[in-house]
Amino acid sequence: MLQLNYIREKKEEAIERLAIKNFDARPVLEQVLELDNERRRTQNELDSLLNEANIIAKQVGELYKQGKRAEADELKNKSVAVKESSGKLAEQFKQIEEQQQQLLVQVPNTPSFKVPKGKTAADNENVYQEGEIPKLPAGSKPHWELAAQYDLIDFELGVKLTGAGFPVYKGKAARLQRALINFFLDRATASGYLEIQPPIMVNEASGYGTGQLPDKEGQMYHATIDNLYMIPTAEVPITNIYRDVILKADQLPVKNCGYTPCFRREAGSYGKDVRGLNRLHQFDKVEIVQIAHPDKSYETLEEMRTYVAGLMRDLELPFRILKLCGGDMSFASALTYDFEAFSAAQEKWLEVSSVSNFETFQSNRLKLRFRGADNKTQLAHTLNGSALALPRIVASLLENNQTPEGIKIPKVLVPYTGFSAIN
RNA sequence: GGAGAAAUGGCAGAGCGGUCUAAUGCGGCAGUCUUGAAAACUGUUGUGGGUAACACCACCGGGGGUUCGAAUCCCUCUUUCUCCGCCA
Repeated sequence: MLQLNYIREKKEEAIERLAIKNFDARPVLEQVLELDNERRRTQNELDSLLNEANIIAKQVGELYKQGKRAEADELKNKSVAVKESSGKLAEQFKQIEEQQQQLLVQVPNTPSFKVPKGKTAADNENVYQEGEIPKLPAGSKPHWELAAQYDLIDFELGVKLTGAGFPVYKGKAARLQRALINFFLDRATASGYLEIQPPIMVNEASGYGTGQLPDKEGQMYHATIDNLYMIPTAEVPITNIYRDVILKADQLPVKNCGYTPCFRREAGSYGKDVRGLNRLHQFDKVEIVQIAHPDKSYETLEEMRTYVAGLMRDLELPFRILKLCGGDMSFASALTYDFEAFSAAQEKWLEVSSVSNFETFQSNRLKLRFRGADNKTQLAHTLNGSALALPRIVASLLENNQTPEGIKIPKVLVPYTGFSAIN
């Protein structure tokens, strides 16, 4: 959620920035400001009524103590009248606040001025590419065929147990998953991230804190009996650790990481994009989260980008980094880099990581603050990134490393898998 | 799941209808003393809204109610503790 102060002080800048996301903010923001004036006017009026009521109540107490019952009763009547009007005003005030809140949550985060304009994924800016695009010999197979050939991943069995999009990993595939998770966690902790094992179901307040609720409710699995949500990413519980927290400046940056399964309903996506491991309802991911000082958050974003690039390099996967254009960015992000691995048999770039700076958009909702040099509290910046999401990494590894003798495992993973080939 | 007790400022803990703008202790910060530190002493120390700045307003787990007045009474939800039952 955008900060009111920011809208108040830099409305034109906000409008300009939101235009990068193709969002026409002027009508909404002007309405918000109008309501804001009304809110403050109402509050002033309400406060002075409450003040009056407080004073009367004290006087009544005094009079009773002095035994002046008649005078006290008279004052009581006056107080009832004051209370009646303050009650009405309080109701009005609440309505204004709610209305304002309702408008504010509809406004996406202001993108950084570094974000390229554009409408679709085609307008994303390719900022970096590394690794050779493999040319596979004729007869090479996509990962779902390899998965069947080596009895690695059973999609039909997942359908039997749960439904489409819940695959069963077996044998060396299960071991490969475990190896990747451990590799990613070891790397993250070596880079100073504190490993967290969070709950994978969260309550409503947490869903709201990171922005999944109220808007993207349909994307999460919802256990209605207990009103809990299956997390779509570890970002949700890990970032919410800091909900309603005031950090000390010297605690920044906070660096946390965690492995969790992730659950996404992905309602309405079908077709060949969802083939095999390309899009699942349940998948594994290691997430990195940072809470940074506002002056440092873009440095932090670059640090995270460099970190993720290192993982891709070590997995020997050809990859590219896209700076997402305004139209393709998420609602909450101010700047996002997507990492895509080239999956050689599908001859497709697959998104394997998304690294974003949310600036104060999440922390405003979370009330995540720190005490600055002036000893005043201010909102911190939050950032997160996948490091990495497993399924598409597995898809690319299987496809790119296939040989007539089997599938080669990248050197860096062998200590974790205990085998160097799947055959 | 059943029965009982409880939830107060960074922490501990008082407060049981009106000087609560919440006692006291610990911790934090600033100062005095000291070459420096410790100890001691003095002062200060919640969050948010509001204001040009003050004033002022709200907040004692969440929500609602009673009352002129609620941390204090009532209802409800959540959480924690104790006992019982079940159990990885």
